[in-house]
Amino acid sequence: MNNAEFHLTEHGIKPTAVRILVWQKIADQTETFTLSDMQNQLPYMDKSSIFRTLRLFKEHHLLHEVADGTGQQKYCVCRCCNDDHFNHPHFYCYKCKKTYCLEDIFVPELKLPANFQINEIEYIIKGICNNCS
Amino acid sequence: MNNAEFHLTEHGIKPTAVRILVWQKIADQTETFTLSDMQNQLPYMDKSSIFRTLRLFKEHHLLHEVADGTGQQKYCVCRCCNDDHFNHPHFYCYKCKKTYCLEDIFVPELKLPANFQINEIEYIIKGICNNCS
DNA sequence: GTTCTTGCAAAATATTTGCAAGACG
DNA sequence: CGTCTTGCAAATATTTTGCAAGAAC
Repeated sequence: MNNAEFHLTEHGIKPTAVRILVWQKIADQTETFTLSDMQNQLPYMDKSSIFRTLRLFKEHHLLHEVADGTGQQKYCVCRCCNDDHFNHPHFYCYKCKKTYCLEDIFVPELKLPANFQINEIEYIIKGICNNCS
Repeated sequence: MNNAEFHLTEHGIKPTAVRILVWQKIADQTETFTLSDMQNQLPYMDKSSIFRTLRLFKEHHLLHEVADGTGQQKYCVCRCCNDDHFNHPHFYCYKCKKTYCLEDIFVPELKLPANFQINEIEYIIKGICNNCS
């Protein structure tokens, strides 16, 4: 049993061929990615299979969804969600169009009026990244 | 010249019929809205006209775009952008599916590594709103 | 043999553009 | 006239589902 199989099993996902290959592609990503990124990287694999795999990963908290305003659904690998499902901030670069994970930085919280129940916070900074400036 | 005409003119937008009517629909909104919301509220108006109008408003900083992860582009009226274009936080409610503007609350900022140029910040809290809890 | 997984095709949803007619100045 | 605006139709982009064949157990 390789790393991918182990990781999937550990999270209650049966490690099928498709799932292992998808996970191997994304496990080390430090940027977010889209469904079509995955299609490009796994051209022999059907998009609906990839779609359903990403959905499954998300449901099992292996991935976060990131809405960065590009209109395409982005995903990023979750490495922080043992306790809660709060996410790290993201940085979207206008120039290279990539959305990076800022894994070492905490999302600052704020006080809401009573009776708001907070489940998730998304914090996205937009500008020019260090590579492009 | 009515309020809408004045506001548009003031922002360098020629106040045409379509633009005035769209602005009148959205000027007082405290929630975000989508293109199709507008289509529903202005059924006699063509969707591409509304689309181009919203795009124009956005370019002239009358609107913000809000990515709340629903897959649909949301917009909200800008009431804070005289100095910079930093946005207020938003609250997306899983139950009523609405995204509210938290206009009185400031987005907390955070320190980024050097060479990141910050232009915008989006802060979206997801959970159950005060009406639904 | 029953359930789960996958690929193919197609539907559903959303956004965006081309173009021509009309409005505006 | 020349430019801007609008509506209609259509293209594009993206996500999502139905279904049947095959794999897994």
